[in-house]
Amino acid sequence: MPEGRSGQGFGGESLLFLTDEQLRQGIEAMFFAYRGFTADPDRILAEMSYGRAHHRAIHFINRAPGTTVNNLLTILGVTKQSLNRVLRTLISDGLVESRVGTSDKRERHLFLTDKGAALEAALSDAQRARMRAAYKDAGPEAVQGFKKVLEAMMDADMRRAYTKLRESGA
Amino acid sequence: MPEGRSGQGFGGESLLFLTDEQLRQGIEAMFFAYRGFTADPDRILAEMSYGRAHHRAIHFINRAPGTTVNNLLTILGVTKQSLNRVLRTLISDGLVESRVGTSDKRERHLFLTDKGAALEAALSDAQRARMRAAYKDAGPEAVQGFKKVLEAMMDADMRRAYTKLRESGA
DNA sequence: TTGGAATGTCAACAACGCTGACTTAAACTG
DNA sequence: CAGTTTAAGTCAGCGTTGTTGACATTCCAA
Repeated sequence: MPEGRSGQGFGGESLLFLTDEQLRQGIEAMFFAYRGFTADPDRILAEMSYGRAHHRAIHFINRAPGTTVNNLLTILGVTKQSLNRVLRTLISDGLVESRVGTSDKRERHLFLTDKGAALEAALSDAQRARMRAAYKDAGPEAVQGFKKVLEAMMDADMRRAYTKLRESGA
Repeated sequence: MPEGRSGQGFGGESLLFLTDEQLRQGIEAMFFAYRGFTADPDRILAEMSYGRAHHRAIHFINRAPGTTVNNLLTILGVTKQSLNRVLRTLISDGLVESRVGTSDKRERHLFLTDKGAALEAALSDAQRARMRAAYKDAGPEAVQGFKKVLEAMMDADMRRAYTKLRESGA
């Protein structure tokens, strides 16, 4: 119904898609989708009494191996105290290794151990499976739009971080 | 670059858009975008020592006035104890009214007071402004795709809840 | 009238944000 | 070289929001 309405030929497309009702639908879609987005990793994490914060740290360490604590802090958008609590458990559980910097010895460079990489893979597989199914359902064109809107929704500095990661990953 | 790659003429579109790299980008986009999505209401809420849980309760009570506690529980996906704590503060602060059901007196029907509706409007305005800007940036076709992917990402029961809300709202 | 459903409450706990204060070590700077 | 800044870590305390478990109340329905 909303799709049929806005794609027709009477020029209503650019007028109708910004109604409060359309925006509210987008807000609720984000809310419900994010629940699905985190549901599968959450189940895995719960078994080992880890939480989302651990997942995020593991994800971005895997993403940028050797990253410093300060880098990670910026990307995650939390305080060092909050991150430190998570990192401490990950290091003492043998999932993350912290190496003193070579050029600047104040810095600690973070790496996943084999054990850490294994958990990362498990979490990642679960989350990707859901993503893959959603992408498949929606189709390639929808995926383009999905990313475009999400990118536009980010704060400017997070968009920069996201773009930077994206470039380094391809 | 990722857009150019997948939209070309050599039939790679349906093969390439499901690479792990593409999926990972989607995952990170969700993470960063959700931060932006909640940032503006969070700022308002912080001023009055409320949190996201209060926002969510207010949103869905506004969305479906007279809803029961059990309904709200299902939609929000939390325990009654967790919701109750939030509802108690909202009721005692005079933002939400709880009326005993007429046909079934065990049920409580929830409504926003004028004061509650005012806060809802403030939060909603902030969140819609960001959504509107993102929609405008991305364009109507992208918005179609955005919603399509999000919907596919939800758990089945949440998709049902979402669709139901969507129908009642238009 | 008895069982079960809906609601609410109390207590305890955990995850994960936050602020503030402080230390250590290294690097930079005048 | 002395003083400042920076990176990281730590301790203490607090708030929100989620969880379980136990229990009381109210009321519908078989």
